[in-house]
Amino acid sequence: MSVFILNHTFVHMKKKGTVRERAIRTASDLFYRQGYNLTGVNQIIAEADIAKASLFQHFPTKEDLCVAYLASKNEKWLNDLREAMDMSSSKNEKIFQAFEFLKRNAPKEQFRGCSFLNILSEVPGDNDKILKEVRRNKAALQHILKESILPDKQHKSNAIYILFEGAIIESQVQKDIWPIEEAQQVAQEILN
Amino acid sequence: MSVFILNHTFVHMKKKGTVRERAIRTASDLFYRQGYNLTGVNQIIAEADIAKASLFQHFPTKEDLCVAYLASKNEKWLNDLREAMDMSSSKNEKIFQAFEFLKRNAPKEQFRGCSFLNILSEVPGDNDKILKEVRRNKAALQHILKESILPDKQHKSNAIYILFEGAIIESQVQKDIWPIEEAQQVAQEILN
DNA sequence: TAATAATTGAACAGACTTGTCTGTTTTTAT
DNA sequence: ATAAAAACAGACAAGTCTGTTCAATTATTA
Repeated sequence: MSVFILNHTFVHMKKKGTVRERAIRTASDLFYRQGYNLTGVNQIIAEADIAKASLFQHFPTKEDLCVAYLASKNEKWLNDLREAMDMSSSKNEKIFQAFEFLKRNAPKEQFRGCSFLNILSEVPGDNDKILKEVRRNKAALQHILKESILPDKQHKSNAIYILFEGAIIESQVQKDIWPIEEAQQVAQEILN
Repeated sequence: MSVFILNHTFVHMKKKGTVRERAIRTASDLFYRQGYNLTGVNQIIAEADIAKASLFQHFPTKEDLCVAYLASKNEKWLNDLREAMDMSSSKNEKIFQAFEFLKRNAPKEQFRGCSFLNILSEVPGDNDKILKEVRRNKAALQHILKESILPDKQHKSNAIYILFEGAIIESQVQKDIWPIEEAQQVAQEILN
């Protein structure tokens, strides 16, 4: 436990979560904000308040920690997306809500774009473990979009998927939600 | 000049281009293949056959070299794209050819995606010099696409742009050209 | 040819990288 | 309470990173 001195009293801050959870939570934050290669394990253990030996006990390499980060982010992101889409009962409107989800999220995370695509650009192209995790997320996204499209328009599901991805990456470049709004509109036209 | 010994004879390999040109050419290759952060200046000077002092004479920091790399890539890429689109005289077909260009390029460069977007994911979000160079490329692309769209469909130009970007990033993820073909098809439908 | 400029190799600085190791302390389970 | 497991701090290894410095060499230009 970390000890702070406050009003001549020792205050012991209890740490929230297990070592493993704190490691992933801190790594998530830092990898996403600063990038994978620009975040050293020393910074991670300092901010997570973990001993270095403990970190490497749970994650033998930094890459293992990265995979865990992606897996955890995958779960959370997909859940949030599904939750947002479940606001609506109509299938077409679910797709609409998917883009609304992006519009809410992008500014909240300061237009840093997609965790998975960012990592993909940072690691060598032959890193199968990480590529696999990225693809797992994208395949799940494809599936979610597909099952929210009416049967007679199913063949358009990849088009919506590409619009979705284009919207994310361009909101990162432009640091604005207009690409998402544009993609959202096109998606509606395609589905009508 | 580097000296090789071949059949008991000294063979002087003349270096092609100025120090500056070689630096940018080599950095381009390595930054794109390995990523910016995973490419050290030592590797660059070794492969470009340049003294370290010479490199830092021309580019005071690695970041300056990166900006020069992006500027040079920008010029070349836009030229190639324009050339490909000029194959056709019909406006709608120019757009079609833009996607054909992507389909030819993506496998050639082993689905490594967009140089500019990759760099964007590697550097801190507040790096204005590099963000500016990325945006210069994307603004030029937007403009090229726009001027190849018939007057009555100009308002669709951003949609085409987002499809184009989505196609690039997804061909990188999927390591396949199907996202480009899909986007190409949607683009045609939008423009017809 | 003489003066100026560009390039070179190589050592060096100082900070940072991932990962290991040691011995101590704390937590958990029997 | 005792034994086993987990987490601890911190030094250490072995290397990488960007960038600087300097004297010697090569090219360019006047």
